[in-house]
Amino acid sequence: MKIGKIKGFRDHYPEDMEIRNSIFNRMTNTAENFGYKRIDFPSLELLDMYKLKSGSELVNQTFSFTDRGGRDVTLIPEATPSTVRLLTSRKDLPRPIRWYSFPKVWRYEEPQEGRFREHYQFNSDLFGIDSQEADAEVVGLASKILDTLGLSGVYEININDRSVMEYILKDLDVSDINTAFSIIDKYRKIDKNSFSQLFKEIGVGEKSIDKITYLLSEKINIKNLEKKLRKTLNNYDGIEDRINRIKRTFEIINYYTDSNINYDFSVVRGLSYYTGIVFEAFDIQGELRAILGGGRYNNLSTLFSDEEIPAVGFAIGDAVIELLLKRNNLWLNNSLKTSYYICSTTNNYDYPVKIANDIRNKNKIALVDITNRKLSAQIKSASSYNYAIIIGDNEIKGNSITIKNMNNSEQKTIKYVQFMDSL
RNA sequence: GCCGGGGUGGGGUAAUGGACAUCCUUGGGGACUGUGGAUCCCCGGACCCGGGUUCGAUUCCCGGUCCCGGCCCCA
Repeated sequence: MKIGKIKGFRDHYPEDMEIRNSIFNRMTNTAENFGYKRIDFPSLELLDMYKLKSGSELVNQTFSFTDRGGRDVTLIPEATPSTVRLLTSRKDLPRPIRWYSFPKVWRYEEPQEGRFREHYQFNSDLFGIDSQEADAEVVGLASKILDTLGLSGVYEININDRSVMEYILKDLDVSDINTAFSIIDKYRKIDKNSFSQLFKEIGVGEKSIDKITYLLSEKINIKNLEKKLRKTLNNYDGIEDRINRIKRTFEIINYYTDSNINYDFSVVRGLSYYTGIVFEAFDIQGELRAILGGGRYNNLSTLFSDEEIPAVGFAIGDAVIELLLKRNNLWLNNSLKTSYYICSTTNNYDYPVKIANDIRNKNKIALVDITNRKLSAQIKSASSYNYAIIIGDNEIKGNSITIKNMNNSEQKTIKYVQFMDSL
Protein backbone atom coordinates (compact mmCIF):
# COMPACT_ATOMS: atom_id res chain seq x y z
CA MET A 1 0.00 0.00 0.00
CA LYS A 2 1.24 3.40 -0.93
CA ILE A 3 1.47 5.95 1.86
CA GLY A 4 0.77 9.46 0.71
CA LYS A 5 1.69 12.67 2.40
CA ILE A 6 -0.40 14.91 4.56
CA LYS A 7 -2.42 17.66 2.94
CA GLY A 8 -0.66 20.98 2.67
CA PHE A 9 2.80 19.56 3.39
CA ARG A 10 5.62 19.55 0.86
CA ASP A 11 8.52 17.30 -0.09
CA HIS A 12 11.72 18.83 -1.30
CA TYR A 13 14.07 16.90 -3.61
CA PRO A 14 17.78 17.71 -4.05
CA GLU A 15 17.32 19.80 -7.21
CA ASP A 16 14.86 21.92 -5.25
CA MET A 17 16.80 21.94 -1.99
CA GLU A 18 19.99 23.17 -3.65
CA ILE A 19 18.21 26.32 -4.74
CA ARG A 20 16.24 26.62 -1.51
CA ASN A 21 19.43 26.40 0.51
CA SER A 22 21.10 28.97 -1.63
CA ILE A 23 18.18 31.39 -1.19
CA PHE A 24 17.88 30.75 2.54
CA ASN A 25 21.61 31.25 3.00
CA ARG A 26 21.45 34.62 1.32
CA MET A 27 18.66 35.64 3.69
CA THR A 28 20.44 34.54 6.86
CA ASN A 29 23.73 35.92 5.62
CA THR A 30 22.15 39.34 5.18
CA ALA A 31 20.77 39.24 8.73
CA GLU A 32 24.20 38.27 10.05
CA ASN A 33 25.75 41.13 8.14
CA PHE A 34 23.42 43.37 10.13
CA GLY A 35 24.73 41.82 13.36
CA TYR A 36 21.67 39.66 14.04
CA LYS A 37 22.33 36.38 15.88
CA ARG A 38 20.49 33.18 15.18
CA ILE A 39 18.29 31.54 17.80
CA ASP A 40 16.14 28.43 17.72
CA PHE A 41 13.34 27.03 19.84
CA PRO A 42 11.05 23.99 20.01
CA SER A 43 8.58 23.19 17.26
CA LEU A 44 6.11 22.26 19.95
CA GLU A 45 4.94 24.78 22.53
CA LEU A 46 2.19 24.92 25.12
CA LEU A 47 -1.07 25.98 23.58
CA ASP A 48 -1.48 28.50 26.40
CA MET A 49 1.26 30.59 24.86
CA TYR A 50 -1.09 31.44 22.01
CA LYS A 51 -4.28 31.47 24.05
CA LEU A 52 -2.74 34.22 26.19
CA LYS A 53 -2.02 36.30 23.17
CA SER A 54 -5.35 36.45 21.46
CA GLY A 55 -7.63 33.58 22.47
CA SER A 56 -10.46 33.67 19.89
CA GLU A 57 -10.33 31.24 16.99
CA LEU A 58 -6.58 30.93 16.99
CA VAL A 59 -6.79 27.48 18.50
CA ASN A 60 -8.80 26.22 15.54
CA GLN A 61 -6.08 27.26 13.15
CA THR A 62 -3.24 25.41 14.81
CA PHE A 63 -2.06 21.81 14.80
CA SER A 64 -2.84 21.16 18.44
CA PHE A 65 -3.29 18.04 20.52
CA THR A 66 -3.14 16.76 24.07
CA ASP A 67 0.06 14.89 24.84
CA ARG A 68 0.35 11.79 26.99
CA GLY A 69 0.88 13.91 30.05
CA GLY A 70 -2.40 15.69 29.44
CA ARG A 71 -0.78 18.95 28.31
CA ASP A 72 -2.36 20.90 25.49
CA VAL A 73 0.44 21.52 23.01
CA THR A 74 0.66 22.92 19.51
CA LEU A 75 3.03 22.98 16.58
CA ILE A 76 4.17 26.59 16.57
CA PRO A 77 2.09 28.76 14.23
CA GLU A 78 4.56 31.65 14.41
CA ALA A 79 7.93 32.45 15.90
CA THR A 80 7.30 35.65 17.80
CA PRO A 81 5.88 34.30 21.09
CA SER A 82 8.69 31.74 21.37
CA THR A 83 11.24 34.43 20.60
CA VAL A 84 9.82 36.66 23.31
CA ARG A 85 9.80 33.73 25.73
CA LEU A 86 13.52 33.26 25.14
CA LEU A 87 14.03 36.97 25.56
CA THR A 88 12.20 37.31 28.85
CA SER A 89 13.85 34.19 30.30
CA ARG A 90 17.25 35.82 30.22
CA LYS A 91 17.65 39.00 32.19
CA ASP A 92 21.39 39.21 31.63
CA LEU A 93 21.41 39.86 27.89
CA PRO A 94 22.93 43.20 26.95
CA ARG A 95 20.55 45.34 24.96
CA PRO A 96 19.74 46.12 22.30
CA ILE A 97 19.22 42.53 21.21
CA ARG A 98 19.20 41.57 17.55
CA TRP A 99 17.97 38.05 16.84
CA TYR A 100 16.83 36.05 13.87
CA SER A 101 15.43 32.56 13.44
CA PHE A 102 14.35 30.34 10.57
CA PRO A 103 11.89 27.76 11.91
CA LYS A 104 9.19 25.75 10.24
CA VAL A 105 5.77 26.93 11.34
CA TRP A 106 2.35 25.30 10.95
CA ARG A 107 -1.18 26.48 10.45
CA TYR A 108 -4.27 24.36 9.95
CA GLU A 109 -5.86 26.11 7.00
CA GLU A 110 -6.86 25.25 3.47
CA PRO A 111 -3.85 25.35 1.17
CA GLN A 112 -3.98 27.83 -1.68
CA GLU A 113 -1.59 29.85 -3.77
CA GLY A 114 1.42 30.84 -1.66
CA ARG A 115 0.06 29.12 1.40
CA PHE A 116 0.74 25.69 2.87
CA ARG A 117 0.09 24.05 6.19
CA GLU A 118 3.80 23.83 6.86
CA HIS A 119 6.28 26.40 5.73
CA TYR A 120 9.59 27.95 6.56
CA GLN A 121 9.50 31.39 8.07
CA PHE A 122 12.44 33.71 8.44
CA ASN A 123 12.06 36.00 11.45
CA SER A 124 14.12 38.81 12.81
CA ASP A 125 13.56 41.12 15.72
CA LEU A 126 15.24 44.03 17.43
CA PHE A 127 14.56 44.34 21.15
CA GLY A 128 15.22 47.07 23.66
CA ILE A 129 14.87 50.25 21.66
CA ASP A 130 11.75 52.17 20.76
CA SER A 131 12.87 54.71 18.20
CA GLN A 132 12.69 55.68 14.56
CA GLU A 133 16.21 54.32 14.13
CA ALA A 134 15.14 50.89 15.35
CA ASP A 135 12.02 50.91 13.19
CA ALA A 136 14.02 51.97 10.15
CA GLU A 137 16.70 49.34 10.74
CA VAL A 138 14.17 46.53 10.75
CA VAL A 139 12.39 47.78 7.65
CA GLY A 140 15.82 48.31 6.16
CA LEU A 141 16.87 44.74 6.89
CA ALA A 142 13.64 43.46 5.36
CA SER A 143 14.20 45.40 2.15
CA LYS A 144 17.88 44.53 2.08
CA ILE A 145 17.01 40.86 2.16
CA LEU A 146 14.64 41.26 -0.77
CA ASP A 147 17.27 43.31 -2.60
CA THR A 148 19.87 40.61 -1.97
CA LEU A 149 17.56 38.05 -3.55
CA GLY A 150 17.49 40.18 -6.70
CA LEU A 151 14.02 41.58 -6.14
CA SER A 152 14.89 45.27 -6.30
CA GLY A 153 12.26 47.06 -8.30
CA VAL A 154 9.92 44.10 -8.07
CA TYR A 155 8.51 44.90 -4.66
CA GLU A 156 7.38 47.86 -2.61
CA ILE A 157 6.96 48.31 1.10
CA ASN A 158 3.81 49.82 2.54
CA ILE A 159 3.99 51.29 5.99
CA ASN A 160 1.44 52.43 8.52
CA ASP A 161 1.40 53.04 12.25
CA ARG A 162 -1.05 51.45 14.64
CA SER A 163 -0.89 54.31 17.11
CA VAL A 164 -1.57 56.79 14.31
CA MET A 165 -4.53 54.76 13.14
CA GLU A 166 -5.87 54.54 16.66
CA TYR A 167 -5.58 58.31 17.02
CA ILE A 168 -7.32 58.87 13.70
CA LEU A 169 -10.18 56.53 14.53
CA LYS A 170 -10.70 58.17 17.90
CA ASP A 171 -10.52 61.59 16.32
CA LEU A 172 -13.29 60.48 13.98
CA ASP A 173 -15.40 59.19 16.88
CA VAL A 174 -14.93 55.51 16.21
CA SER A 175 -15.31 53.66 19.49
CA ASP A 176 -14.80 50.01 18.58
CA ILE A 177 -11.15 50.27 17.54
CA ASN A 178 -10.44 46.55 17.24
CA THR A 179 -13.38 45.88 14.96
CA ALA A 180 -12.47 48.96 12.96
CA PHE A 181 -8.98 47.52 12.39
CA SER A 182 -10.37 44.25 11.12
CA ILE A 183 -12.65 46.16 8.73
CA ILE A 184 -9.74 48.26 7.50
CA ASP A 185 -7.78 45.04 7.00
CA LYS A 186 -10.47 44.00 4.49
CA TYR A 187 -10.42 47.32 2.61
CA ARG A 188 -8.63 46.04 -0.50
CA LYS A 189 -10.70 42.88 -0.66
CA ILE A 190 -14.26 44.15 -0.53
CA ASP A 191 -16.18 46.82 -2.44
CA LYS A 192 -16.79 50.30 -1.10
CA ASN A 193 -20.41 49.78 -0.21
CA SER A 194 -19.75 46.73 1.91
CA PHE A 195 -16.88 48.59 3.51
CA SER A 196 -19.10 51.51 4.47
CA GLN A 197 -21.80 49.15 5.61
CA LEU A 198 -19.44 47.41 8.03
CA PHE A 199 -18.50 50.74 9.58
CA LYS A 200 -22.15 51.75 9.87
CA GLU A 201 -22.78 48.55 11.78
CA ILE A 202 -20.39 49.66 14.50
CA GLY A 203 -22.05 53.04 14.72
CA VAL A 204 -19.70 55.20 12.70
CA GLY A 205 -21.24 58.26 11.04
CA GLU A 206 -21.16 58.90 7.31
CA LYS A 207 -18.83 61.87 7.53
CA SER A 208 -16.27 59.79 9.40
CA ILE A 209 -16.66 56.92 6.97
CA ASP A 210 -16.02 59.30 4.08
CA LYS A 211 -12.88 60.55 5.78
CA ILE A 212 -11.63 57.04 6.49
CA THR A 213 -12.29 56.05 2.89
CA TYR A 214 -10.46 59.16 1.74
CA LEU A 215 -7.40 58.22 3.77
CA LEU A 216 -7.41 54.60 2.66
CA SER A 217 -8.11 55.32 -0.99
CA GLU A 218 -4.49 55.35 -2.09
CA LYS A 219 -0.96 54.70 -1.01
CA ILE A 220 0.73 58.04 -0.55
CA ASN A 221 4.18 59.54 -0.64
CA ILE A 222 5.44 60.34 2.85
CA LYS A 223 5.72 64.00 1.83
CA ASN A 224 1.94 64.21 1.61
CA LEU A 225 1.20 62.46 4.88
CA GLU A 226 1.02 65.55 7.06
CA LYS A 227 -1.02 67.54 4.55
CA LYS A 228 -3.54 64.74 4.15
CA LEU A 229 -3.97 64.33 7.89
CA ARG A 230 -4.28 68.06 8.53
CA LYS A 231 -7.07 68.10 5.95
CA THR A 232 -8.84 65.13 7.51
CA LEU A 233 -8.50 65.32 11.26
CA ASN A 234 -10.46 67.51 13.63
CA ASN A 235 -7.36 67.89 15.78
CA TYR A 236 -3.99 67.29 14.15
CA ASP A 237 -1.75 68.65 16.91
CA GLY A 238 -2.15 65.62 19.16
CA ILE A 239 -0.51 63.37 16.57
CA GLU A 240 2.19 65.73 15.37
CA ASP A 241 5.10 64.13 17.29
CA ARG A 242 4.20 60.71 16.02
CA ILE A 243 4.01 61.91 12.43
CA ASN A 244 7.38 63.58 12.75
CA ARG A 245 8.84 60.30 13.95
CA ILE A 246 7.42 58.49 10.96
CA LYS A 247 8.80 61.08 8.60
CA ARG A 248 12.22 60.56 10.19
CA THR A 249 11.81 56.79 9.88
CA PHE A 250 11.20 57.12 6.15
CA GLU A 251 14.26 59.32 5.77
CA ILE A 252 16.46 56.77 7.49
CA ILE A 253 15.04 53.87 5.47
CA ASN A 254 16.33 55.64 2.37
CA TYR A 255 19.85 54.82 3.55
CA TYR A 256 19.04 51.11 3.40
CA THR A 257 17.27 50.75 0.07
CA ASP A 258 16.23 52.50 -3.11
CA SER A 259 12.98 50.59 -3.26
CA ASN A 260 9.57 52.20 -3.15
CA ILE A 261 8.39 52.89 0.37
CA ASN A 262 4.81 54.15 0.66
CA TYR A 263 2.59 55.29 3.45
CA ASP A 264 -0.55 53.18 3.32
CA PHE A 265 -3.39 53.63 5.82
CA SER A 266 -4.87 50.29 4.81
CA VAL A 267 -1.98 48.32 6.30
CA VAL A 268 -2.97 47.34 9.83
CA ARG A 269 -1.99 43.64 9.99
CA GLY A 270 -4.23 41.02 11.50
CA LEU A 271 -2.34 40.63 14.74
CA SER A 272 -3.66 42.48 17.71
CA TYR A 273 -0.32 42.89 19.45
CA TYR A 274 1.15 45.59 17.22
CA THR A 275 1.55 48.96 18.89
CA GLY A 276 3.49 51.18 16.48
CA ILE A 277 4.82 50.91 12.97
CA VAL A 278 3.36 48.12 10.83
CA PHE A 279 4.55 47.24 7.36
CA GLU A 280 4.12 44.80 4.53
CA ALA A 281 5.97 44.16 1.30
CA PHE A 282 4.07 43.39 -1.89
CA ASP A 283 5.03 42.59 -5.44
CA ILE A 284 4.60 45.72 -7.56
CA GLN A 285 2.09 44.00 -9.82
CA GLY A 286 -0.10 43.15 -6.85
CA GLU A 287 -0.60 39.56 -7.96
CA LEU A 288 0.48 37.84 -4.79
CA ARG A 289 -0.33 38.05 -1.14
CA ALA A 290 2.10 39.86 1.16
CA ILE A 291 5.73 38.85 0.75
CA LEU A 292 6.60 39.77 4.31
CA GLY A 293 5.06 41.61 7.21
CA GLY A 294 5.98 43.00 10.55
CA GLY A 295 5.81 45.81 13.00
CA ARG A 296 6.41 47.07 16.50
CA TYR A 297 4.95 45.11 19.43
CA ASN A 298 6.10 46.79 22.60
CA ASN A 299 3.93 45.04 25.13
CA LEU A 300 4.03 41.40 24.04
CA SER A 301 6.78 40.79 26.60
CA THR A 302 4.33 41.53 29.41
CA LEU A 303 2.68 38.19 28.69
CA PHE A 304 5.80 36.45 29.98
CA SER A 305 7.25 38.92 32.45
CA ASP A 306 6.56 42.14 34.29
CA GLU A 307 8.94 44.08 32.17
CA GLU A 308 7.82 45.82 29.02
CA ILE A 309 10.52 45.37 26.41
CA PRO A 310 10.29 47.39 23.20
CA ALA A 311 10.28 45.12 20.15
CA VAL A 312 10.10 45.46 16.42
CA GLY A 313 10.42 42.67 13.87
CA PHE A 314 9.14 40.98 10.77
CA ALA A 315 8.68 37.59 9.17
CA ILE A 316 9.09 36.23 5.66
CA GLY A 317 7.41 32.99 4.62
CA ASP A 318 9.15 30.88 2.01
CA ALA A 319 6.05 30.21 -0.09
CA VAL A 320 5.34 33.65 -1.52
CA ILE A 321 9.04 34.40 -1.90
CA GLU A 322 9.39 31.24 -3.95
CA LEU A 323 6.49 32.21 -6.23
CA LEU A 324 7.86 35.69 -6.72
CA LEU A 325 11.41 34.54 -7.41
CA LYS A 326 10.17 31.99 -9.92
CA ARG A 327 8.07 34.59 -11.72
CA ASN A 328 11.16 36.74 -12.06
CA ASN A 329 13.47 33.90 -13.06
CA LEU A 330 15.44 34.34 -9.86
CA TRP A 331 14.83 30.91 -8.36
CA LEU A 332 18.42 29.91 -9.03
CA ASN A 333 21.28 28.21 -7.33
CA ASN A 334 24.14 30.63 -6.89
CA SER A 335 26.46 28.25 -5.10
CA LEU A 336 29.96 28.73 -6.49
CA LYS A 337 31.61 25.58 -5.23
CA THR A 338 33.47 23.65 -7.91
CA SER A 339 32.63 19.97 -8.14
CA TYR A 340 34.71 16.99 -9.23
CA TYR A 341 33.41 13.57 -10.21
CA ILE A 342 36.15 10.98 -10.04
CA CYS A 343 35.85 8.08 -12.49
CA SER A 344 37.90 4.96 -12.03
CA THR A 345 38.68 2.26 -14.58
CA THR A 346 40.35 -0.01 -12.09
CA ASN A 347 38.72 -1.57 -9.08
CA ASN A 348 41.46 -0.25 -6.83
CA TYR A 349 40.00 2.87 -5.28
CA ASP A 350 42.93 3.87 -3.07
CA TYR A 351 44.09 6.63 -5.38
CA PRO A 352 40.62 8.03 -6.24
CA VAL A 353 39.58 8.14 -2.58
CA LYS A 354 42.77 9.95 -1.67
CA ILE A 355 42.23 12.48 -4.46
CA ALA A 356 38.65 13.11 -3.33
CA ASN A 357 39.81 13.67 0.21
CA ASP A 358 42.46 16.13 -0.85
CA ILE A 359 39.94 18.07 -2.93
CA ARG A 360 37.51 18.21 -0.02
CA ASN A 361 40.25 19.58 2.18
CA LYS A 362 40.29 22.50 -0.25
CA ASN A 363 36.57 23.00 0.51
CA LYS A 364 35.43 21.79 -2.88
CA ILE A 365 33.00 19.05 -3.81
CA ALA A 366 34.38 15.63 -4.75
CA LEU A 367 32.92 12.19 -5.06
CA VAL A 368 34.17 8.87 -6.33
CA ASP A 369 32.28 6.66 -8.76
CA ILE A 370 32.41 3.29 -7.00
CA THR A 371 30.09 1.43 -9.35
CA ASN A 372 32.74 -0.38 -11.39
CA ARG A 373 30.74 0.52 -14.48
CA LYS A 374 32.34 1.01 -17.84
CA LEU A 375 33.84 4.44 -18.34
CA SER A 376 31.18 5.80 -20.68
CA ALA A 377 28.52 5.31 -18.03
CA GLN A 378 30.70 7.01 -15.44
CA ILE A 379 31.35 9.98 -17.70
CA LYS A 380 27.63 10.28 -18.24
CA SER A 381 27.10 10.50 -14.47
CA ALA A 382 29.82 13.13 -14.33
CA SER A 383 27.98 15.40 -16.74
CA SER A 384 26.19 17.31 -13.97
CA TYR A 385 29.50 18.20 -12.30
CA ASN A 386 32.09 20.79 -13.29
CA TYR A 387 34.92 18.34 -13.88
CA ALA A 388 35.41 14.64 -14.40
CA ILE A 389 38.67 13.19 -13.15
CA ILE A 390 39.62 9.92 -14.82
CA ILE A 391 41.88 7.49 -13.03
CA GLY A 392 43.20 4.33 -14.64
CA ASP A 393 46.41 2.32 -14.66
CA ASN A 394 48.23 5.02 -16.64
CA GLU A 395 47.41 7.73 -14.10
CA ILE A 396 48.27 5.54 -11.14
CA LYS A 397 51.65 4.69 -12.66
CA GLY A 398 52.38 8.26 -13.62
CA ASN A 399 51.17 9.93 -10.41
CA SER A 400 48.93 11.98 -12.63
CA ILE A 401 45.26 12.60 -13.25
CA THR A 402 43.24 13.09 -16.40
CA ILE A 403 40.84 15.95 -15.91
CA LYS A 404 37.97 16.73 -18.24
CA ASN A 405 36.04 19.98 -18.18
CA MET A 406 32.42 18.87 -18.55
CA ASN A 407 31.28 22.21 -19.91
CA ASN A 408 33.61 22.45 -22.89
CA SER A 409 34.93 18.86 -23.08
CA GLU A 410 38.55 19.99 -22.86
CA GLN A 411 40.73 17.32 -21.36
CA LYS A 412 44.30 17.06 -20.19
CA THR A 413 46.53 14.77 -18.20
CA ILE A 414 48.64 16.50 -15.57
CA LYS A 415 50.79 15.58 -12.62
CA TYR A 416 48.81 15.19 -9.41
CA VAL A 417 50.91 17.67 -7.42
CA GLN A 418 50.42 20.21 -10.19
CA PHE A 419 46.64 19.70 -10.01
CA MET A 420 46.56 20.14 -6.24
CA ASP A 421 48.62 23.29 -6.47
CA SER A 422 46.08 24.75 -8.87
CA LEU A 423 43.18 24.35 -6.42
C1' G B 1 -14.99 24.61 7.87
C1' C B 2 -17.19 25.92 2.71
C1' C B 3 -17.06 26.15 -2.96
C1' G B 4 -15.15 24.99 -8.05
C1' G B 5 -11.78 22.07 -11.26
C1' G B 6 -8.72 17.85 -11.39
C1' G B 7 -6.07 12.61 -10.26
C1' U B 8 -3.32 6.99 -15.97
C1' G B 9 4.60 4.60 -14.80
C1' G B 10 9.40 9.18 -11.39
C1' G B 11 7.73 13.57 -14.88
C1' G B 12 4.47 14.72 -19.23
C1' U B 13 0.53 12.28 -21.90
C1' A B 14 -3.13 8.96 -25.41
C1' A B 15 -7.14 5.77 -25.71
C1' U B 16 -10.87 2.51 -23.89
C1' G B 17 -17.58 -0.76 -20.52
C1' G B 18 -13.95 -6.45 -22.56
C1' A B 19 -7.73 -9.33 -25.00
C1' C B 20 -0.55 -7.68 -23.16
C1' A B 21 -3.38 0.20 -21.52
C1' U B 22 -0.44 4.42 -26.01
C1' C B 23 3.51 7.57 -26.86
C1' C B 24 7.45 10.91 -25.10
C1' U B 25 10.82 11.62 -21.28
C1' U B 26 13.58 10.00 -17.02
C1' G B 27 16.15 5.59 -14.87
C1' G B 28 19.07 0.76 -15.70
C1' G B 29 21.74 -2.03 -19.51
C1' G B 30 23.81 -2.79 -24.44
C1' A B 31 25.67 -1.59 -29.62
C1' C B 32 31.06 1.18 -28.26
C1' U B 33 36.69 -3.97 -23.92
C1' G B 34 39.61 4.40 -21.42
C1' U B 35 35.49 9.17 -22.69
C1' G B 36 28.98 12.02 -21.63
C1' G B 37 24.73 15.02 -23.35
C1' A B 38 23.55 12.03 -31.04
C1' U B 39 21.31 7.40 -33.05
C1' C B 40 19.47 2.44 -32.57
C1' C B 41 18.11 -1.89 -29.48
C1' C B 42 16.65 -4.25 -24.76
C1' C B 43 14.75 -3.81 -19.69
C1' G B 44 12.05 -1.62 -15.40
C1' G B 45 7.88 1.29 -14.07
C1' A B 46 0.94 3.55 -13.97
C1' C B 47 -5.24 3.43 -14.24
C1' C B 48 -5.73 7.61 -6.12
C1' C B 49 -8.81 4.64 -2.37
C1' G B 50 -13.54 2.36 -1.03
C1' G B 51 -18.43 1.14 -2.37
C1' G B 52 -22.32 0.74 -6.21
C1' U B 53 -24.27 -0.43 -11.33
C1' U B 54 -22.66 -4.47 -14.72
C1' C B 55 -21.43 -11.01 -16.99
C1' G B 56 -17.22 -7.56 -16.87
C1' A B 57 -15.29 -0.79 -14.38
C1' U B 58 -9.14 2.49 -15.50
C1' U B 59 -13.78 4.15 -18.10
C1' C B 60 -20.40 5.20 -15.62
C1' C B 61 -22.55 6.66 -10.44
C1' C B 62 -21.74 7.79 -5.07
C1' G B 63 -18.46 8.67 -0.97
C1' G B 64 -13.58 9.55 0.72
C1' U B 65 -8.69 11.26 -0.09
C1' C B 66 -4.93 14.16 -2.17
C1' C B 67 -3.52 18.10 -5.78
C1' C B 68 -4.65 23.04 -8.02
C1' G B 69 -7.39 27.44 -7.25
C1' G B 70 -11.11 30.58 -4.63
C1' C B 71 -13.80 31.85 0.16
C1' C B 72 -13.34 32.18 5.55
C1' C B 73 -9.19 33.35 8.44
C1' C B 74 -4.56 35.22 8.57
C1' A B 75 0.59 34.33 12.53
